[in-house]
Amino acid sequence: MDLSERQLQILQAIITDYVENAEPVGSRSIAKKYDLGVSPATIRNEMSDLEEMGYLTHPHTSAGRVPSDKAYRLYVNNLMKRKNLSAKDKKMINDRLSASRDEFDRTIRHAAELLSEITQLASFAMTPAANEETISFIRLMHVDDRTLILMIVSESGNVTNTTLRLNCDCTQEMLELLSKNMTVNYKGRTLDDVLKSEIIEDVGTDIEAMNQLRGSVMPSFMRTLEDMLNVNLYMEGMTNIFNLPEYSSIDRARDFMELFAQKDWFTQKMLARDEGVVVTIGEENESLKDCTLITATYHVDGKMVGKIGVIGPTRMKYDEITSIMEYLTNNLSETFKLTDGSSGDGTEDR
Amino acid sequence: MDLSERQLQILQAIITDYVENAEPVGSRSIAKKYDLGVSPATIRNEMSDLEEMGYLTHPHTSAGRVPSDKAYRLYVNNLMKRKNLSAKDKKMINDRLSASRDEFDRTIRHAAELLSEITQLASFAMTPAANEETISFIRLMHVDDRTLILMIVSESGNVTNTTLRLNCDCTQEMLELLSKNMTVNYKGRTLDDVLKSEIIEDVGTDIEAMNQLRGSVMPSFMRTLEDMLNVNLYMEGMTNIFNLPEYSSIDRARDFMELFAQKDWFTQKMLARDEGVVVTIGEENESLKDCTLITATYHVDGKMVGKIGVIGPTRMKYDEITSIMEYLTNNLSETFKLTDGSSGDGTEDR
DNA sequence: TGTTAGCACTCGATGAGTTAGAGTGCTAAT
DNA sequence: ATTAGCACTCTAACTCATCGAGTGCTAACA
Repeated sequence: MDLSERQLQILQAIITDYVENAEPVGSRSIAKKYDLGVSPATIRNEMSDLEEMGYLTHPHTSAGRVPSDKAYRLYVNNLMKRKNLSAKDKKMINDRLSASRDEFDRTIRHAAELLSEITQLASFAMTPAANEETISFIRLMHVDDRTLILMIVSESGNVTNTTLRLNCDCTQEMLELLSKNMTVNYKGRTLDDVLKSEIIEDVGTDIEAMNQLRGSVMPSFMRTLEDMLNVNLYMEGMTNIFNLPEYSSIDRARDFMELFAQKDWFTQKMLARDEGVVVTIGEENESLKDCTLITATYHVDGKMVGKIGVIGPTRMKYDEITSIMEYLTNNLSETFKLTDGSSGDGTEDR
Repeated sequence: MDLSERQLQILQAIITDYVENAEPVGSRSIAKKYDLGVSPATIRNEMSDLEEMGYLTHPHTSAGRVPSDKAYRLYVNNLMKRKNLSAKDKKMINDRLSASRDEFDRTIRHAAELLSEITQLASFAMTPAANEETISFIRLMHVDDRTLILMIVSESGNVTNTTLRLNCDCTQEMLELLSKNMTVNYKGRTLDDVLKSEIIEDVGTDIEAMNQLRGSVMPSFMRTLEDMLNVNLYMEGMTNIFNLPEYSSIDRARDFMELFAQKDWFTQKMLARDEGVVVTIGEENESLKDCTLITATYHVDGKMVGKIGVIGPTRMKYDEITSIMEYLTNNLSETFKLTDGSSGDGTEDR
């Protein structure tokens, strides 16, 4: 059943007012503040209908109305309009992101900081998942007879390394041989693919020492690949939520904070979300049943996908926040476009 | 002015009781629970004296007494006895630390987790400061004509790398030459030393291309050195404090959480603390005026110093917690002793 | 002189009772 | 269909009385 134009107007007014003031909205204040040309009594009737349809709730008989998750959903899908960012916010984003342009992780973290500063909510940013990254080469470097550095380089320029201590001696030549062998085996394959595959036994030689070396190196190799898959998660502004009336009770605040203490769990949840700006409201979330979670994605080299997000009560400025996140992710994607090497000091760290 | 034996007994009883129950302690309950052989009236008189001397305070006239910072300080310095860890805690520490033995950062993080689980307070762990680490060698690896990997290896086996994009071409030979040159210049010097020193201009050649390459690489080299100096800080169990009556008000809880949102600031503070088990109580802390902070240090290769710490209200079980931290840091130092390479799967990641 | 019993006094916590005000829901008039 | 009017509901805020834990003082006691 569709809502009438007037019902939509009233609903929008209630949402606007409630988002602003965090207090149940009465018919009288709607009639006064928003010029709908009808009396409070009429609004009351409409409110009653809206409540019956599940768009509003009632904390108790003699209180005003509060928008339900369903109302916010309707608002986000149909009612709200993109907001233009204030010049101040735009400037802040541009300045702060470009200041950290040449260091990847720092830029991501700054994005999260910005997001929480502007929205005054809790926010996070994640580096892209590397599952689809492909291996470029593997190198084992001789440090001393029992120590070597294992280095894995991906085709997008990601480098990870580990220092290994062996309990058998190894020579420079052995390491070079094994490097070559591993590179031949794994070059061009994705990390995911390699991790799932059987460990290749063939070293291309049957010299006992080589096999022993391989046996020592492979477990660390796999573990290092796993490390490369780990996305970094930066959370910022968690304490902002203390300023919101929704979290004025210790229990609510505790629940909120505890959720984000489980970083691994949270990361998995966020990785599973779709690309683009995604809004999940209240009950739509598995946990966080009284929070809204908004995520957006940015791209690196036009390909890999990282995420930023905002977490707050369902009562939030959906229009502003989604606009900010869109602007911010566009900006990030632009920053991380494959460069032609003509910017800054001539170097670009990753 | 020294305290009499009986005053010490009473003070100790009050501290024990207050630490346990978080409520002002009255003379009657002391007389009942702790067999001091004197009546409540006598205890009242002593309490009054202790208050005059600054060891106790009074929330209001008709409430019991609460230990002051000064009382806790006396307790920590003179009264408390080391506690033996429970077999359960010992087992937990041994099991959980050895499970992550071969990955340095993970072990550190697990130590923080353990500490917060056992103490039910907020805790942290920091990797060692690398200021005194010395450089072993520097290598520049050719990826393609405009991309290279910069790798810095310290003598203790720490490796850091950065991928650089150049805006001029470079050849394999050029990179090898520069690697050698840089290694000769910096080998054996500490990171601190190198960072403070002037950038060396002499590349050992006056070929223009080499100078240009050097100019591109050096800023990233310095930045990467700075990265190596950064200690990692892991914080765990921040939400534990919500369970304490001290933080049942939102404002207190907020203040607490906000302090730890400033990780950089916190890291600096912690780095400045002395080695060994250090307890700072209430006003003794610059910030955190109503918290107690206990830190302890562990050693890596018997040399570099990392820290773990516990943060909670001044009302905490000083005897248990210091004992746990002593045990835990000893265990960590043992774990990170220079190995003879005969453990585990024959490899050891760092 | 140190210790103790006794007692008046203080002060926060608790709970009951009251009131004010915001807001609804219904009815009847427009 | 809309609206004015009004009775009704419910919470928040306030007051007031009571309770009880605990002190501090005094006087008696060993």
